Order: sequence, then C-alpha cells, then structure tokens
Amino acid sequence: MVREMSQRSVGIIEEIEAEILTGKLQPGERLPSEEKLCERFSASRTVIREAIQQLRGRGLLRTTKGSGSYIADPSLDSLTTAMEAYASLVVEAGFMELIDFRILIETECARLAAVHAGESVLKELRQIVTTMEKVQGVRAKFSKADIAFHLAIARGSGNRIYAGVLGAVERRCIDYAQTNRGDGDWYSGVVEAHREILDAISAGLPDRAADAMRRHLLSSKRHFVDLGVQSA
Amino acid sequence: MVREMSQRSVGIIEEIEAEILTGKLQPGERLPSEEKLCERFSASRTVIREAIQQLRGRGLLRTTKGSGSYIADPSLDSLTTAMEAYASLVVEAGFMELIDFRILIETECARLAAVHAGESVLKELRQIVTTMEKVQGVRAKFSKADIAFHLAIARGSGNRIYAGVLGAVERRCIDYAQTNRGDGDWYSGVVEAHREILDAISAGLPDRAADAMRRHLLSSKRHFVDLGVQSA
DNA sequence: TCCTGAAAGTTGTCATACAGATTCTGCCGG
DNA sequence: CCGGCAGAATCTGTATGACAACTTTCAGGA
Repeated sequence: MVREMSQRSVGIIEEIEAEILTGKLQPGERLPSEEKLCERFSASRTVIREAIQQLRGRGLLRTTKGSGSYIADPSLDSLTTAMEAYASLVVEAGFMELIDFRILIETECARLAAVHAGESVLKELRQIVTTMEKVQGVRAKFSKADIAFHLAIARGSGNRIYAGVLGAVERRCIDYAQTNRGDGDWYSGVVEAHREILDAISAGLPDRAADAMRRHLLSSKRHFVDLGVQSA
Repeated sequence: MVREMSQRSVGIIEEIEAEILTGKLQPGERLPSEEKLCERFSASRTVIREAIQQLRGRGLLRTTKGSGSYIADPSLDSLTTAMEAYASLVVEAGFMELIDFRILIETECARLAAVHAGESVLKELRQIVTTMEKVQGVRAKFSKADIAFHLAIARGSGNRIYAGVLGAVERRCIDYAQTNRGDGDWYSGVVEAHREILDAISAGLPDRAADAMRRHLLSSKRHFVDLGVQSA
C-alpha cells in the first residue's frame, strides 16, 4: 500500500511559491541565499535545496552557480514544461483528447496568423515549405520541418499562450503521426496541405486559412484512428 | 552577467525523462532505488536526489518514504499547477491573450457539452444557475458559482484537457472581471447569459450553445477593455 | 579613471550518519 | 499447508561538515 507522507520541504515550497505568485517576489529578483533560507525556515540546507530543486522543476526558479536563484521570467517555460510532462504521460487513453485540443488551437492560430502574421513569419513559412519538399522521405528532417511550420504559425498568431501550449504538444503529436507510416505519396499530400495553408495565410484570408488547417489536422487524426489508436 | 552552466543532474534528468516518455518506464512502475541510480550514473546520492526532486516538480514522479519513487499517473495536476503559475505570472501584459485563450476553449466546451453532457452535469448546471440567482450582489459567492458553472461545462465536454486547462485560468479571469464592478443589474445580465447557455446545452444545440457562450465571454472581455486593461 | 587581483559570498557535489517508513523474510502456531 | 507476526533488510528523508567552482564585490595600484 502506498500512502501520503509529510515532507519538510512542501511547506517551504508552498510559502515561496505563494510569494512568487502574489508578486511579493518579482521576476528577475534574487531569492535569498540558501544559508539565509535555512535560518528563516529553521531547516537544513538539504531541505532548502530540495525545495529549490522542485521549484526549478516547475519553472518558477532558475539558478546560477556562484550567484544565486532567481525568480523566473514570466516566460512560457513553466507552462511548456508542464504541458510537455502531461503530454508525455498521456499514453493511449487520452491521446484523442490531446489531438482534439491541438486541432482547436491550431485552427484558431491559422485564422489569427492570416491577419497578424508579419513578413518575417511569412518568409519563414515559405522557406519551411520549400525545405519540406526537398526532404520528402527523410522522416526525421521532414518531421522537424513539419513542427517548425506549425510553431511558426502559432507565433504568427500574436498570442504567446498558443505558441507556448503548442510547443509542448506538437512534437509528440507529430512523432506519433509519422511513426507507423512511410507511404510515398503521403509526403506529397502533406506538403500540398501545408502549401494550401501558407497560401491562405499569405493572402490574408482567415476563414480559408482556418479551414485549410482544420482539414489538414482532421486528416491526420483520421490516420490515428485507422492505425488503431483506440481510447481505453 | 549570468551564463549557462553544466549540471551533473541535467543529464540524469534527461535520461530518466526519456525513459518515461518512450514508455520504457510505465506509469506506476517503480524507479530503481537512489543507491542503484548512484551506481548506474556514477554520481553521488545528492545529485541523484536533485534529479528526482526536479522530476517531482514537473509532476513526472511521486515519491513515498521508505518505498521508492514511482512514475506518476497521467493526472492533470501537474498541468493545472503549472498553468496556474503561469496565469499568475502573466500580469497586465499578456492578459488579453489569456482571455482569448479562455474564450476559444470555453466556446468549444459549450459546443461539445451540448452533445456529450450527461444528465448529472445538466442537473449540476441547473442547480448552479439557481444558486446564482439567489446570491446576486454577494460577490464572493456569486464568483464561486460562476466558476463552478464554467468548470462543469468543461467537464461535460468529455475532454479532460479542457477541464484541466480551464481549472487553472478560470479563477484568475473571473476574479479580474469582478474586481472593479458592483453594478446592480450587471448580476442579472450575467445570470441571464448563463441561463441562455444552459438552455442551449440542455436542448442539445451545439452551435447555439457555442454562440451563447461566446457572446457571454466577449461581453466580459469588453468590460476589461472598458476598465482600461491595456496590453503593453 | 580604469584595471587587476584578492576576498567574500554563493551554489554544486561528495561522504557519512541516522531517523522514520515500508517491504521482505522466515519462524511459529494452527 | 496456510496465515500471521516479529524482526531484518531496504529505502527515502534529514542533518552535518567539507571542499570545489563560479560570481560578485571591493580595495589598491598603475
């Protein structure tokens, strides 16, 4: 039997976490040194360090040797790592839910990108599609370009949360999609779909971009189903 | 100047993480004891423990004193806590992005709930709306019911990711919405909107439910803007 | 003023020890 | 043969002390 347990560090973690979340400790600010935290919490350095390690794992702190621990910037790192952790743990059971989640967000990203994407993003997208054509058949490179394409669109949406969330789930979804497939003209179909999305965004047509993205992702999802990925 | 640094534990973290996500280590399975990990990685127990702490912080492991560390279940806890942390760190700057994110997801949840929600969820929703009518004017209770309403719909969508993600951002969004407002008939307007959503879901009309939810949330968003919440 | 280098401060790692909890093992009684 | 119970073995949690490696600070000299 496995039961709950008390831990000296959890109280410390909660307290520091609260100070960060309430803004008492601002991003970029330095945490007191381990020694001083020892005094404050009347705990050994061991316990203090373990608390810090866990907070680092959550992305709330970053530490520099010889200098100290600092409150992390309000970057999407913590969100991304957690989302990644969750995505990696979701095996068969909730995988469809993850895919639906991705479809919802990416469709919206495509729609927004058609309006907000700047020239630099468009240029990047064109280059990626060109790359994809060249590396057809080379699974690793193709996959990498595929991910880059979708993330670039997410960045082009102008909403950093979409970009952060997608960064976490994208790799896993695409790896899954390509694991069991090597068909010759599957590659050309995907390239075609991407070009369609690119054209719509480039032309500034939100609905068409969203529709193209949606069809592309639904087609991917259909492949999962065909491959027998069933929910438990 | 703050620079990068090598850490003995990062390699260990990556290796264990890889074993988890490739499925070599399954959820529920026990990690080798710290002593054995020391041998395997030729590192001191200190380093091994720090790696474990960070993985615990990410929600990938749970540990029981006297027993060992186990691969975590694919629970949404880690996702929720991290999302919460991020939502709290996002202050003024990215708040609109958070709201848009919420609107996107909740609209979809309403649509799905109209199809998937079971009788228990419907019953809960009806009860919450009744409660909301009673506690009009009492900010704390009204806010609590408000959150409960939206979360119940998220659960009714049948997608656990939506529910997990929303659980993290909901409280913060709603608190923000009600902080600077106490108008008399604002309450009745909100109740009205919720009833509209409920009716659509109850009637099994996805598009109408989505539309009602969207209008409700857009109206909320408009209030933020009116209140002068500007993005940096 | 600017540069250098020593000193102080801070985190990273190691080794050891023991407390507290769990799990395994083997003996004993039925 | 089986079940239960006590003790041993195993394992994590915590404390302490020490030293290495890195950063920051600051005083003193060119």
